[in-house]
Amino acid sequence: MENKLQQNFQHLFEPELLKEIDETAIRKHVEAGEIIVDFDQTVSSIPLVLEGAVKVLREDEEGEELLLYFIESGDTCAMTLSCCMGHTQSRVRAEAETATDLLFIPVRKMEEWMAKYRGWQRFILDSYHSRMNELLETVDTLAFLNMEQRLLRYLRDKAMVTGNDTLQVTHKQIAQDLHTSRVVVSRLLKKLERQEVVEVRRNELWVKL
DNA sequence: ACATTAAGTGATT
DNA sequence: AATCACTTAATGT
Repeated sequence: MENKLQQNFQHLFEPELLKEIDETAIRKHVEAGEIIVDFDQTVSSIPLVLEGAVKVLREDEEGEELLLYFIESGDTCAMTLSCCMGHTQSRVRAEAETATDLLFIPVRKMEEWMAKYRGWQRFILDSYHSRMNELLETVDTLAFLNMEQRLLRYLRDKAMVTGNDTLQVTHKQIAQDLHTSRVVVSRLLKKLERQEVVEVRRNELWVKL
């Protein structure tokens, strides 16, 4: 199991740091659909994704969701970072998209390593940077793309993180992630199918990458 | 056979 | 693009 740590982080972290992570981090395995961090939850440790994918989403007053982005292996959640450092609560929900292996790092260590290891410092900063960019991308998607383009982007994204171009998902679930109605999704999928970009079956669909 | 859930469609705003 | 109302199709019990 330690090789997953090596695989994902050995290029970024110095050997000393890897050893410390190995000694202090708490390992956890979650199945698809499990909630890792929820709204208003106080976060006292930083999750690192070793294997799998996590989806990060936001929720409105009525409990309707909106997908923000996916986190893949070798990454961390910027929201958690900002929560830990500012001692505030999470404003997003993180849910396992696939079966996922995680490492949890206590905040105390995280602060200590910030000063001690250049690799850690860069990792945190880079993570912030890429999360910020991804968030901007989703803002662009929301603001400038129509639903059809959003849908296609979503499907391809999902296929990427799951490493499978056949997705096991219902139209209703897609609608929830995109914060639209099921009817709209069904219609657009039909349209995309006519363009031979997707193939729809019950509870399942294939995307052309 | 019946109930439940997923998906398709026309009409309206 | 959203919502309503209704149909059809697939699945579970």
